[in-house]
Amino acid sequence: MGLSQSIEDYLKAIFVLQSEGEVATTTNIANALKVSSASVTNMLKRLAKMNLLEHEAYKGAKLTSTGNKIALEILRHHRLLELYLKEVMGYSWDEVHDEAEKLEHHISEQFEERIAELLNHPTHDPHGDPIPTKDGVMPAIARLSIAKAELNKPYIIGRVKDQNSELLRYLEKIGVIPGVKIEIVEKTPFSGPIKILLEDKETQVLGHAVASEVYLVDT
Amino acid sequence: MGLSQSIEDYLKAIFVLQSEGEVATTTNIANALKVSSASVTNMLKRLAKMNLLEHEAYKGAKLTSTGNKIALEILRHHRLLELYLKEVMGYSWDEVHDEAEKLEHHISEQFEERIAELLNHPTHDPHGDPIPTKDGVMPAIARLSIAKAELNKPYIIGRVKDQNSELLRYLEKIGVIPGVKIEIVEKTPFSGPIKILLEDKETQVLGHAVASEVYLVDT
DNA sequence: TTTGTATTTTAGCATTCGCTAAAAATTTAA
DNA sequence: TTAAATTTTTAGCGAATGCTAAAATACAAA
Repeated sequence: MGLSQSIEDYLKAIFVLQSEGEVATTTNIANALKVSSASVTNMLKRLAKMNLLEHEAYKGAKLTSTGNKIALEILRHHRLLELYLKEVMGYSWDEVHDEAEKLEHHISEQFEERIAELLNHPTHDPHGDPIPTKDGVMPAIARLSIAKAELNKPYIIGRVKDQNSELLRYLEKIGVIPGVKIEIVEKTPFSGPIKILLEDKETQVLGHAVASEVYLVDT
Repeated sequence: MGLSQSIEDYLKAIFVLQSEGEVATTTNIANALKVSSASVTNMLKRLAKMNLLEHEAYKGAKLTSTGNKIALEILRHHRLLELYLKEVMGYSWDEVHDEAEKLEHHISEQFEERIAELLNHPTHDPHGDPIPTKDGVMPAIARLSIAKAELNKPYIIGRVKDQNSELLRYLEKIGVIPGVKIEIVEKTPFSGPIKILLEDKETQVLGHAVASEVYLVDT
């Protein structure tokens, strides 16, 4: 009764696109999965037939509640695994994504429950991404990027994008880690660099691209 | 460069057959993998073409040294995982096999090394099966079954067959666990029951089928 | 040594999941 | 509003991996 890895990857990708406010078009999905758009069209048909999503030709896909539930389950696996790898197995936060990406499809319910227990039912992974609960409730996600945050207001770093190991290593080095207090000191126009002040640290200057991948929450 | 799960399963099955002294014939492999013999013939051709084994039609398969190495790697994954699941994650020994069976194909080198370290580079899994070393050396395996062991001689339980959860739960209940001292007190002819004496316990009577799945080593 | 049985292989087919190239539909822009 | 550009779908193909049924081979027994 298990779904293929491929199917799970599609559902997850579509979920993530939707939750970023984007429409899950053929091209979007193809880019996310690094697959041709023809392949996506094909798969969307199959998934629609399986009632995991609705697909109107040329209009993109929307997950059904079943599809949604499965996507959340995979995401839960992924994020629990990331945290487990970091906290229990001593991985660094730039290494956890790739390992979790493979394992998320192959652990049992029992394994999932076990690591959730060992980690004390955590709500967020090492990058600040929220971990859906067992019954499919997604905790709030930090959406306010540094680039868009207000000047001279106290925030806490809530989340950083987890895809790029290089970036993660850099952010860790300069102390940009979820949970840390932060204030935006200065912005420059035309998407220029942004000066920030971290707790107990001197100021740092971030490029706009970096600043767009770090998200804050109110204190 | 990764091999498919299917290929890894074939190599592992062939390795296990060979190490049990059996010839890896089409039928043997088909039974081990619960797959039709036609499918096996097919796969053997592919694997031969990949230089993972030699296959003479109608004569069975022999792993090449490359094939052997891969089989050992998978077996190492499997057995390390079994032990990890039991020791670190609190699985019972009848639960570990199935979970390990899936995960063995999907963990990275790093993961393998990490659990080996956390477990202090163990040599045997919870069922007493030897764990191949990283460079492909297989520790000795207990081959003397209770059914064939001598009377009134001190042994230690070295290994139990790990396939049958029912059996494992039963064995654990009566105290037949690797590491435990044991003596054969009485055998009955025609494959009848066997009376054993465990350390600190009263005697137990085992059916012949059970006695054939428990293996001993000298003290 | 022939014949019956068991094993193995061959042939042909199905599914999953990717691809490319061409056609169709949609969107954008002149 | 029509032409150009972009996106999506269709058509057809290919590898991996399974299957069944039929043919070939090997083994065992009479």
